[in-house]
Amino acid sequence: MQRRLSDGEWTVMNAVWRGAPATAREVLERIAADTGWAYTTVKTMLDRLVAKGALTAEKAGNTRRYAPRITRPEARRSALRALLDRAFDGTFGGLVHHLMAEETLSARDREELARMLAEPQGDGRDRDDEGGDPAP
Amino acid sequence: MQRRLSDGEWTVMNAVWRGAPATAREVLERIAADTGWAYTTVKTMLDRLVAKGALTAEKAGNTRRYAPRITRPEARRSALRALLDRAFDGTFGGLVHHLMAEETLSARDREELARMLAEPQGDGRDRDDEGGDPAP
DNA sequence: GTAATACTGCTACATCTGTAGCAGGAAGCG
DNA sequence: CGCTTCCTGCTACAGATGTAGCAGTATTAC
Repeated sequence: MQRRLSDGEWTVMNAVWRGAPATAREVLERIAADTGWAYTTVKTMLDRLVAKGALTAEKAGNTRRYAPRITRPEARRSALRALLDRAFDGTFGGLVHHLMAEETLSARDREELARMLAEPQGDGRDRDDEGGDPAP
Repeated sequence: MQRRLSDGEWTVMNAVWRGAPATAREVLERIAADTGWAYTTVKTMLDRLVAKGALTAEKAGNTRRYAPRITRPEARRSALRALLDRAFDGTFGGLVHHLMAEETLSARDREELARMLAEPQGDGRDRDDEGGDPAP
């Protein structure tokens, strides 16, 4: 089904991607400072994410360990696509134009973009930070 | 108050930006093909957008004419910022990196980006498509 | 002027989201 | 072994969103 991730769900997913599998408590610890959420709130998010197919949950004793079923780049692609559709006429062009005219990029960003443009071609997929390590 | 725009609201705002002020019916006509919405659905969106402060509504006879109170670039900035926060660690760098590694830009986009990079500096704001013309 | 239309101001209602609480079983502490 | 903790599986509930319908009033076409 893979519906879109809500803001809160992104928060939790980001925490899980930072190191998976992770328990609810671990996730809470990672985001507590930023969100101030109650343990049960995190649990609800995790449950919903499992229901959405974004995470898997496996029992270890009486505790569940959650791991991503979708990679961060995948989720990012979807989110970016959704943004383009809703706000930039569905094309990268609109975003690029906006970046040019309305946003101020840092020197470092410019450098990276320049490097990208210099590279042979949009050689398509590349790797990025994937989910966490798969067991020691 | 300026809360974030929902998907449906973006659809309506995009239609209004295409030519303002616009009546509910005009908006409906512009988006009917894409959305298949009922007239009253558009009306609800417009009302909510006025409540959110994203549009103004002025009576002309017994009909209301809606006009944007926020520019498209402004809305885009907010939306982009929200996406960066939720999915790209809050920085352009994350997005740039993603674009480099995961997305394939068209030659035209590359060209535009290259031009942007070549330009003197992030000279800040520039114009873009603003709201519609403000009465003849 | 009437009848047919169009527009407006409410209301409605199922979902999805944010944000938990509670009860009951499993585990660890002494 | 009990008591204290911790985790889990439900349930809750208000506000946001998607998607309209309805009734009443203003306009328009005859």
